[in-house]
Amino acid sequence: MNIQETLSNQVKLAVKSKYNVDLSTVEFQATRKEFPGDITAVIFSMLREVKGNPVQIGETIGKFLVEHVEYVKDYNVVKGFLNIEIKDEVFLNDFNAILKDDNFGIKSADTNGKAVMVEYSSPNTNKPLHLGHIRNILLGYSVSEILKASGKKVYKTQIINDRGIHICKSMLAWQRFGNGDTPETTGVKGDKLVGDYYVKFDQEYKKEIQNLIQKGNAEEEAKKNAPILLEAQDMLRKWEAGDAEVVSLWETMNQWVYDGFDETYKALGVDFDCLYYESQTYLLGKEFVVEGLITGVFYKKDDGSVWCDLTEDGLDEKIVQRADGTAVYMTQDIGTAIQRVKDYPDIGGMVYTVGNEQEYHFKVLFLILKKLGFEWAENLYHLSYGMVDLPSGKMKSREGTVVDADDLIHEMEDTAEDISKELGKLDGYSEEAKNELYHTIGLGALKYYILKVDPRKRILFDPKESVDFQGNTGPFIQYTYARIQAILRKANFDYSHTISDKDLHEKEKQLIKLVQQFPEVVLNAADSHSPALIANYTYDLVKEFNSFYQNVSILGADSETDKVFRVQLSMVVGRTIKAAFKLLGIDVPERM
RNA sequence: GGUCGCGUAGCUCAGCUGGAUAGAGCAUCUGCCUUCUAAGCAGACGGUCACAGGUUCGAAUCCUGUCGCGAUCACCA
Repeated sequence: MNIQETLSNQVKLAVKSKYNVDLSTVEFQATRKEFPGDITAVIFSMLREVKGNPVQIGETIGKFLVEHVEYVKDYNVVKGFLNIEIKDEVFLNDFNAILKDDNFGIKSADTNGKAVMVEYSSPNTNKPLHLGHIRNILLGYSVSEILKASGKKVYKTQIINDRGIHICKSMLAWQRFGNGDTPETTGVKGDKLVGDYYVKFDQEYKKEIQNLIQKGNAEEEAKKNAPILLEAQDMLRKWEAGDAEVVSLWETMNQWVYDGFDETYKALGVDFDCLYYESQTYLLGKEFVVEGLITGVFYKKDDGSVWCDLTEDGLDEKIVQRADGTAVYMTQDIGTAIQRVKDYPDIGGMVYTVGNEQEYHFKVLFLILKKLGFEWAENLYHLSYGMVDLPSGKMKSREGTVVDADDLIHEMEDTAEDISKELGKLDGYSEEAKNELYHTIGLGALKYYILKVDPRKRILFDPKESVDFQGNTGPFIQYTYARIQAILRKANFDYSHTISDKDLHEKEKQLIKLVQQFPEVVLNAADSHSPALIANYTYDLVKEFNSFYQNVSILGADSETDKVFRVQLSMVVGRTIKAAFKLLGIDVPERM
């Protein structure tokens, strides 16, 4: 039984014996810093059941607790708040248990339980990844790690949008203007090369439209009938028919893109357990349209198109198959979801990391899957996040206003290098080790910057004002970790024995309290699918540690007991920082 | 227009399952490196928590309305 439960029971006993009232619940909160005490019982909330003056009631309960609960040291009452002081030994005991647990706060996967599949990234194969993808990727990866730490088995996946008119546009432009260029011959990263031809297509398309308009066509007509567009559409038809030449080019160019993506994923330190390609899933789902028609979930209109009526659920009617029998996005997503559970039968739920512009789509998708009767459909979650906007507004790839993922990563590394050189603390590091460190710090800054914000909120990213390396930032937290490691390196004495009797310094107690919260923070973050909770917790912990570090001597402590305990405490804090940052996908350095 | 989300310090964000005097960082200003890494610490300055009502012992937090911003409401994905 933990402290709060014990106290809760004892408060109830006190109220029962002094006021003869059976209290239903007792509300606790952390005691505010300006008052002495560790945990506070809120008397106000009892007033409905216990009549009287809150201060008197608080006094009465406080007195009872000191007499009846061994580890209650003292109490004080402020207005309707009963602040309870807990003896140091309780914190020490708790700390010693944490010290022994190398994986404190991190649950191991429940192999018998249901797994959850997390989808993230899911790019189109016609252009490089940009800052918007970065938010998606970091969120999806981090939520996967957090879910794992909460005891779930997780499959990370993405669905790659590798087919359709967009990739045909790049292919066509390459055929016309590419002169046989490849990533090898040009030295251009594959996804960039393909992206360049996508832009080229658009330029050419616009020229042709202007041409047609000058010849007297209406703008709408011109947009529809530009020869290059018609040719791209023709290419798509050839692709769908399995035309060998088109398919071969498609495979080649997509491979260039995948090689490019892999480089970016590697730089970001993320990975996937399995991949799905639209070219393989876009036909899926149609058999369930048939099934849905039989069970009455769907109905057919006169023109042959199939619909799902969701008006009773407060939504609209939604098409699930075109009149010509082809699949729409929804059909495909239905099929893919079902296919995934076929592939991984232990899946009990899924998380889709997709921008908030698709909220309606997922609402509908989940509802349809429920109506089709899949039990796992009860556990589908759209991890919806806000867009990343620039000061100039939305990022538009065709207008060249995107912040390229690779460029951004390099800029972050360069900034980390500049600052490191300025501070000059890396004597004795090889060039290779230095570069690795710049990568760790640069990525730490970027990832923390993105993940500390509530996923729902949109992020305004100003490229001119670079991401901070001071204050509430990734590098600050990494720096604190490195400081702790320096202490551990210098602690050349045996600090393995248990300290069970010692007066705690206020800063020591605060740190223990924060460390104690870690497991709960992890579970909260998992429940709410929010890496931001982990980020903010880590920042609080680190801020408290730095205050401790700068105000209390660790290796120079007065007594042997304090010295040993403080090294142990530093070690546990360091371990917690590392574990928390792992959940955000951020590495920590030994030195910086 | 309907639906959903957001609106907290000059800027970027916490706090939102109701609790004490609304917290951090950046920016500005003051101190602190002959003692464990100053990417740090200690402090100052900075707020009609968009606005108006309501619920209650108590509201940034819950409810209603208004305003502002964004998303969405395709036989696109």
